[in-house]
Amino acid sequence: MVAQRANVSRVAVSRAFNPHASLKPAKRELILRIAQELNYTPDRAARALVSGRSHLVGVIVPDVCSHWESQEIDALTTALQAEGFATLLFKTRIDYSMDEQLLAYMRGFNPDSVIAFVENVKPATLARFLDRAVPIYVHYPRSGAPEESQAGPLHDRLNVLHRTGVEQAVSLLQGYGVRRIAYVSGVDKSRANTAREHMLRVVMAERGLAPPIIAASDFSYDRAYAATLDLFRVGEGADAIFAANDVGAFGVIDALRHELNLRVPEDVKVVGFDDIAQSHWKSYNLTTVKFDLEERVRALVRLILRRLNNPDAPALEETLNTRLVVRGTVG
Amino acid sequence: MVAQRANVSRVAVSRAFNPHASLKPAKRELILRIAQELNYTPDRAARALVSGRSHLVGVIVPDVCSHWESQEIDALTTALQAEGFATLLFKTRIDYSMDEQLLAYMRGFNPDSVIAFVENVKPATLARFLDRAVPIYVHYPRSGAPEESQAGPLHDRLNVLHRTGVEQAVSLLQGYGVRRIAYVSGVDKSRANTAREHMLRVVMAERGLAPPIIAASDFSYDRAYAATLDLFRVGEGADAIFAANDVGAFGVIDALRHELNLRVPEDVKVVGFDDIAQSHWKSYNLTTVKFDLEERVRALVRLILRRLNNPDAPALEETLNTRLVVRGTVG
DNA sequence: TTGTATGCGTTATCAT
DNA sequence: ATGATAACGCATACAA
Repeated sequence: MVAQRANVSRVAVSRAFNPHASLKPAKRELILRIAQELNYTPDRAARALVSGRSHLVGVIVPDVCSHWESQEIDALTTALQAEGFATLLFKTRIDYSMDEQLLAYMRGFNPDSVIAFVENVKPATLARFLDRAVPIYVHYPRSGAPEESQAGPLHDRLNVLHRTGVEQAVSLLQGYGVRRIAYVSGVDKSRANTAREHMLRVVMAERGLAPPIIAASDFSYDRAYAATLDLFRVGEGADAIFAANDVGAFGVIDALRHELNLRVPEDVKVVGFDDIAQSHWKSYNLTTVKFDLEERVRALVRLILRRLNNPDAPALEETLNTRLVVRGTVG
Repeated sequence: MVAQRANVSRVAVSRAFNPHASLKPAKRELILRIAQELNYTPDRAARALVSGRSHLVGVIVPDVCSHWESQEIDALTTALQAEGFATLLFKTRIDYSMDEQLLAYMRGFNPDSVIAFVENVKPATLARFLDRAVPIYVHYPRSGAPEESQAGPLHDRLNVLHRTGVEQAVSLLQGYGVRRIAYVSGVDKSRANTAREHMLRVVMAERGLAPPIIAASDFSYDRAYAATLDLFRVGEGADAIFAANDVGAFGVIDALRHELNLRVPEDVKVVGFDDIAQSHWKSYNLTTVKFDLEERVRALVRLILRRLNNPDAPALEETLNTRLVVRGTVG
């Protein structure tokens, strides 16, 4: 800032960097040129102090290297960066809970918005720790259409509709004459897991199929692998297996092929959830219920920007659908 | 801050949150209790403005979902968080270059330190955009021992020694009578790639082996897959393949098994670099040159803290070694 | 130990 | 269109 004085006075510099401020074009150009020569950038901390906008978006995640999460963080960071925001990463414990200490810690950085890849934290808890920021919740409506918004602290919602993709998957399996379907679950109480299990149950019932056999797992490769062994060695086995996510499906496939000597898809068919980038790798080539990542990130960014442009708006919503991607593990 | 006035005066609150400030323990306790009740946290933006420390560590990465990167970011975030820092994520273009626009953008956030997962940016360029922050460079000494620090702008160094792991791998392969060894490369000019190729070349020469056949790739699954097909269909094939990273090795393995109908390890042996978490998955079960992630992150954090505690110190260094992890793709 | 005063770099308000 | 001044929330030097 001091450096600029060599040329003009002080607030002009501020205006030069704010496109909507009134300043003579020639002067603005001059200032920006000199700023570049001097490697000057406005200090965002100071700007945040007076404007109340940090241009920071907090992302809370239990495990950055989970495939889905890392891919979403990647796309999100790209999209946010294009809008002038930066991603602030926080790790919570692996058990999908959220401790208040972390929230207080994050609060100090004053994020403009917060996206939590964590499920069992109540809106009330989150709201208590966020002043201006309105949390975004991922919601899984049980029926086909979004439900009424309920009461409670203000929060925005991203609705993800599982029905379409699950219907397509069950229909496909049914076409192959599958009878016994198992579900290798995700983390027990997680919302994604319960939503997926519930939708599977509903769709199977509608189509006259017996309820799925539940094999408890936690979204990880290793536990899905072990759960599959149990299913066939201790339990009754299955003709087809839904895994709560793609990584779990990889564990299922490897257990079937490399430990149980069963063929996929001839002996057992496997369907995942997510459609992460690895799902097309030849060793798996997984048929899976796709959640479109790009679409999802765009929806999130829209929510953030709409909220920031209109802090007092009532609850905002965006809705996403799913669909089946057919590859080689069903057939 | 205003809220605290209900109880005591103003600066006492500031002191209460700075452990080394002098304040009567009882008063500090009282203030902290009330702060918690009122959900008060000191504003880091304001703190940064006066103290010159943002407690932000910038991480620049071309692709968050690369396996190694995501795992390193994960561990790094955990470690930094424990020290009171937060990870600020920036995405650069995928071509491993670094544009100055991004650097200027990042500079505005005033990170205390910057870790760049980007290779072809010169220290001089980086230094120009960082005021206080001293960049950390990952360096791959060509001999066994760290080299002399060269001149140029001040930067700290993390030395990674490839020799040990590569020697173990080549020795193992030689024991199996391997003759023709290929190297499926990483991104052409990247430092990690050239270091790995060079060390492989040196070690093989020392052991009387012909130079490796080079198959050009870019660290990705897909290009490694294609490069392997070329190697066997157009080129002369190989008895053993080094891939520049584990993900590339997965592509190599899948191409060999699923497209070329070759057995791994019976027909072709495969060795990767990194030892990412997926390398123990049964479909790959990869023998690989391990870079210990935890150790690496600890070294990085040490470098950051040492530099922050002593901003004017001369160039700092940490050194890491590698070793071979033997699994199922050599044997 | 504790309070008062000052300044960090920026934007907003009010003036010109 | 441009400049002066206050204010944002905090830490620090100094005084008490």
